[in-house]
Amino acid sequence: MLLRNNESGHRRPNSRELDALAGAGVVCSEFCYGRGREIFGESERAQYFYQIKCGAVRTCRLLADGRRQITAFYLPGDIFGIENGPAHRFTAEAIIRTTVQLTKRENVVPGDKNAVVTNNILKLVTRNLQHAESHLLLLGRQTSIEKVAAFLIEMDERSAAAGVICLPMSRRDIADYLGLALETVSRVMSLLRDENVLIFLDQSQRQIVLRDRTKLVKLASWVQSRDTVPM
Amino acid sequence: MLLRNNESGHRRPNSRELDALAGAGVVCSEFCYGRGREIFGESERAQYFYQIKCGAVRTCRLLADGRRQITAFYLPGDIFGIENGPAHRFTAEAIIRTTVQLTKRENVVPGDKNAVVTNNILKLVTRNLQHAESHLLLLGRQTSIEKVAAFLIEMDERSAAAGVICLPMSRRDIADYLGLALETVSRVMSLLRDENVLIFLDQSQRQIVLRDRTKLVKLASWVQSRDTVPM
DNA sequence: CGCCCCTTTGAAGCATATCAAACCGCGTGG
DNA sequence: CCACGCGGTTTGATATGCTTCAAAGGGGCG
Repeated sequence: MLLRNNESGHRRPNSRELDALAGAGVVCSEFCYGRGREIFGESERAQYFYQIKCGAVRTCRLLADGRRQITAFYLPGDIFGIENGPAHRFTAEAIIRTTVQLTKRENVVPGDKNAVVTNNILKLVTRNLQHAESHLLLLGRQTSIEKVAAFLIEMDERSAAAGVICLPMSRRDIADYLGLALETVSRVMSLLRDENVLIFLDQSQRQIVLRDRTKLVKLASWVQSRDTVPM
Repeated sequence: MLLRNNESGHRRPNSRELDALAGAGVVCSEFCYGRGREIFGESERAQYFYQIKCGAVRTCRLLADGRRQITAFYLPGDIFGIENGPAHRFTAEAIIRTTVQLTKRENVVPGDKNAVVTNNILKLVTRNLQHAESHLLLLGRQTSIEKVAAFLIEMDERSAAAGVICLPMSRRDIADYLGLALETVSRVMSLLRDENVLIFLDQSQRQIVLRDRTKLVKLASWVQSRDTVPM
């Protein structure tokens, strides 16, 4: 439920949503990034807002020695790159071939004159904040199984195709999102498969069908309030 | 630099800051909470905004089995309890005897009519978000030494009394903030003492003087961008 | 075909958690 | 006054969950 502009669990990309954010007629252009390409870098000047038409994006921060923390994954329909300051605080990269719509930031400056815009930005920032807050609990206090389970539940809820989760990201991406080693992610996934919680559809293990959501929720130590707080 | 309303590193409590947030004359009243007292609970209706006059507050989330993640500490001058929704997403508790100023939430509703208020709330929410984002990297990818070092640097920067850090919170609180066991926090503190990075002033080990900030910063794997992003 | 990336799985190592004990200061009540 | 309990801290010993290192297999693509 991260940064989604509409409220329904399953949604389709909506090309008018950035318009809704800023008024009308501000969507500048579209752009396509190849797999692995950087969309913007940490501490770069924030020039645009982005909405994903198709593809998937990760935002992350790096430590000097290469350790990486992914803060969020963005899927079709999601808006990212919102900054209330001059510079981006993350690197954003296309996980797979990704098309985004761009909006010039100057067109969406929160300011006294345009309360609607400010309000919409506030909503998006609040949503980001809620997601980050939930993730704090996950990273700080949950076990590897709980982390992977929570990740799968999140992806399931965000999944456009009901019934099957198609993961665009690698095990390494998932690991860097959950604060685990990629091998640990793999092991937990295998364990969940062995426990009949899920099955893999394809050889690459990127397509998943959940067989037992109840069990998965239990494994996640799911807290009611996690991401379901109404705005 | 969390949720501080002015920009200077060292600041004094400013009784007019909640006024500044919402216009003038909206500060309702003062209230005092004893040590350990709950100020508001998770999922309670958010009725007030709070600014600390004196004392210290922690906000946290709990798992069913008692695991706890503290998301932030608030010190004199800091504003907390800002919600852009109807309910609080955390529990807030007084760490020590704490006096707060309250503002009725209805007086500070972000809305189309009052862009100034919305903008101020946006600033506060953004600051919370930045803090949470930095904490994600800390929790997900940093070692116990880096965590404690980063915590000490944060507290040093927020410390009103230059030169000495007075910790209002216990080792357990620190541990739940950093995603560690309390014993680990204690061990790292001792290690830092043995390495002449800091000394304790009192028997209770709650008053700390940093002897070697350079070394501490190195130990923290300090990233320039951590909390210093300008608004 | 051959290379590279991704994934899985096993074995070993390590950082941190857990369990335990001791000390200290403080407040309470006998 | 002292005894006592209690919460907080430190420190040591042990346990363990996760990481690291390593190897093997599959698939895609030039």
